[in-house]
Amino acid sequence: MTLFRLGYVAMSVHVQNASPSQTMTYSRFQKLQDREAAIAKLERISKSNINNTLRLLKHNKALDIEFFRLSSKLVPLATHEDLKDWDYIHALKNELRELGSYAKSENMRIDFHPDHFVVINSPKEDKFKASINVLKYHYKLLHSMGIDPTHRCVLHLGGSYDDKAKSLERFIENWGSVPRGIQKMIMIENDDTIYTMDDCLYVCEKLGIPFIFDLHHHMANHEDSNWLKNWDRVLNTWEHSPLPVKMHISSPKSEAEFKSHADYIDPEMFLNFVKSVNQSTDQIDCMIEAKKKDDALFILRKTLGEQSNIEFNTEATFQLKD
DNA sequence: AATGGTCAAGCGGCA
DNA sequence: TGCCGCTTGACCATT
Repeated sequence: MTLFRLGYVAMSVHVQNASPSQTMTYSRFQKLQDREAAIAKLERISKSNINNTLRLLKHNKALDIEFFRLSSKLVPLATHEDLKDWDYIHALKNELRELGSYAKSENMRIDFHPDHFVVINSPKEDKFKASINVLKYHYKLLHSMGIDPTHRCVLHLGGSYDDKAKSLERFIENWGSVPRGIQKMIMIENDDTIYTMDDCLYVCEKLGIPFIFDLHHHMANHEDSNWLKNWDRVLNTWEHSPLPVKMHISSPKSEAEFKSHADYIDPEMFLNFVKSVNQSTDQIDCMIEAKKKDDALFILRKTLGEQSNIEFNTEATFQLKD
């Protein structure tokens, strides 16, 4: 029996005034005369972001949602080179600890997806170093939350730089320069333009990295549309992870804007997926990536709940009946 | 109060 | 070589 668990990304359309991504741009920061006051403001924004994230987790708890992606923008300018002297971890340690403790006490799976400016396979050393710097920020947040950082950060393989094969190999080369603690934190996901499921599996198997299969990206970018033949390989990349298999679910906005995320999830597409992988493993965590965030999760849950062959254990976990 | 422009990042396409 | 679009939510200035 396979248990399917639904989660969603970073913010809620139902909980008002709960942004976890409030920010201050560097140009704004620079314009403030009093640097100390500017940093104090950054700390106020960060605390608000962390507290809003805690509010979202409590909202999730009330709806039995135990799977959630945290915003990578919790601490504005944390990775900016002009703020290297800012000990934001010290300033935010109580808030971070409270957030992590709550997630742990409620058995919630939380993780990050740093945006595409983190490029491990960059041929430019400064870009690589900046990427490691951003990953260290994520590591410090997790550590300060008291969360085991293992397999908590989703990344793509990176750019093609006019030579995809060479750039794929460069990921493997550069991986050797990634600190071990950071390596353990990473999962790899297929993207919608360059690196396919096959490319990612090749790298993940070679380096022992869990692979996150994104079905929508696969439809937009593949060598062979038949992903199911690779499914055992996908599962195997999770063999040594303390966490269940994870994947991403989204639907195309339209035929013309195929790669953009739709507001909601196509239930038929999702159900077909579920049927295809049912019984293959104990649990699959499905991250719902839709414009309507948690509302897309609710609507999907409602539609699936009307199916006679689906049984919901909680509001956000279900299994397929025989 | 609603709007349109700006911000930040790295890559990729185009001239 | 260099400019612009991509993407995202937030925020700022203008109306």
